[in-house]
Amino acid sequence: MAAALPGSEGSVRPYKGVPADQRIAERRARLVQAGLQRFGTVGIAATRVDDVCAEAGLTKRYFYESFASLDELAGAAVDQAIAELATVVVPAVAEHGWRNPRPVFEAFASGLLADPRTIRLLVTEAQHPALAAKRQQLIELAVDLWLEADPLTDRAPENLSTQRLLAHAMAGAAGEVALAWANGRLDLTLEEMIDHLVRIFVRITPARRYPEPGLR
Amino acid sequence: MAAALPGSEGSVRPYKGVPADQRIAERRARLVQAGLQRFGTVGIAATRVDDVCAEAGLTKRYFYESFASLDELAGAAVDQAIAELATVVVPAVAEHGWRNPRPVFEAFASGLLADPRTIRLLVTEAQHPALAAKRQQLIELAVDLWLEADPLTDRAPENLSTQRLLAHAMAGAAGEVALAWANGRLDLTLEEMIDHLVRIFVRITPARRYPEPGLR
DNA sequence: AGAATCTGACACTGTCCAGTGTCAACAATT
DNA sequence: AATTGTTGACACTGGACAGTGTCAGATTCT
Repeated sequence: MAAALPGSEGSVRPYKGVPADQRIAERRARLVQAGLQRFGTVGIAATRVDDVCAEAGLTKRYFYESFASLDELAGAAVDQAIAELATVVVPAVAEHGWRNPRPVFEAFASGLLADPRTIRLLVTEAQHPALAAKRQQLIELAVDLWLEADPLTDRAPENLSTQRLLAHAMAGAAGEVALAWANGRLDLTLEEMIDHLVRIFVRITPARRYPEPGLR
Repeated sequence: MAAALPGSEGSVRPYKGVPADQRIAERRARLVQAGLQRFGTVGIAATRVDDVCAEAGLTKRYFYESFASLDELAGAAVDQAIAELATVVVPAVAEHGWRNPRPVFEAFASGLLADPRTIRLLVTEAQHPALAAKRQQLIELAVDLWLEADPLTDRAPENLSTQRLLAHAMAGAAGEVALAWANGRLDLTLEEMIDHLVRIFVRITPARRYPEPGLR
């Protein structure tokens, strides 16, 4: 009855009380966490498989149990970071829309700016060739979030190209500011930074969506 | 009289009519050019010493004649790109100041946007660990250019932190937009893009510096 | 012409590291 | 208690590539 050979990927039995799939999932989670740590500090290029394993307190065997390569782990780490960010930002947009962008940027800040490692992962490291697609996906998510939400707004989208350009501009601005902040090159509190990002957003965004008066 | 040993770095004699230092300089220039080509397309991480040499039509020997490592070549390539950009942008700022930003952005566009490889080199690849300092230097150059020029402007710089944040935001926006454009994700002409960047700049920038009327 | 140097092609060595295999101790199942 | 799956430590192999060395042919100088 097909005894599991040494090499075969069979993990079936409970061990120390925990069922197999849960053990695997836990190990995978630890690796992703370790990846976030290394990628977000020394960067992907300077990270070795053994580094991640040491960080996670596991051995290579379990690395290859869940991932085929470092790039794949990096992808998983980015996916997780994006998912977490979306978890807080999407509801904020749904609830407040873009007429009142401050809560949205507060959500953005709590999800991203709170952890410098995440910032570096999503802004800097996501430029890594194997992750370019995910970076793109993140920006497209921002575009969609902006364009699709709040469809009853009195905005005439001029043309779509312009909207897309503005989304890229805003994403680039927010990313670069966040990065500079994470690297300690901006002497501002988180609150001040949010204020500035909101203001930038309001100013960049096509004018007539906002009554204009309140803006300084 | 100290005959040059095989390994010694002596190059003194003319060859094919060209003096030694000029030959060296030419080879170096070809390597930098080859570096720009590779770094700007496949990226630094995916580039090998032999790749650059093949691209330049030289052999390793001459690579190590001018550079100690790939990172050093990358640094030289970035330096050159920054220098070329500064060559066109700085005079434009000096001549027109920031009250009339369009010529400045046109200069920026002709120096950077004209070549997708340069965009990728300065926006994406400059995130490479060994190049982070130069990337920072580029942004600081933008900050200085903005703050120091046109000192008689009627602007009260609120506080310096804010100015720096805005400079980062503008740099990030311009970089991201340029990158998206270089990768064919923005369906706009160069002119249209310049228009948008100018408008973004004007809107981001503290309000009272611009009379406001002409804007849309 | 003969000596010295420059050039390009390519061989060679050493290092780093991904990916796989081995083994002994341990835990669950029968 | 015996068997089988599980774990961690570590050895092992092979490939890629940086950096250096060798050599033959071409060019310049005396």
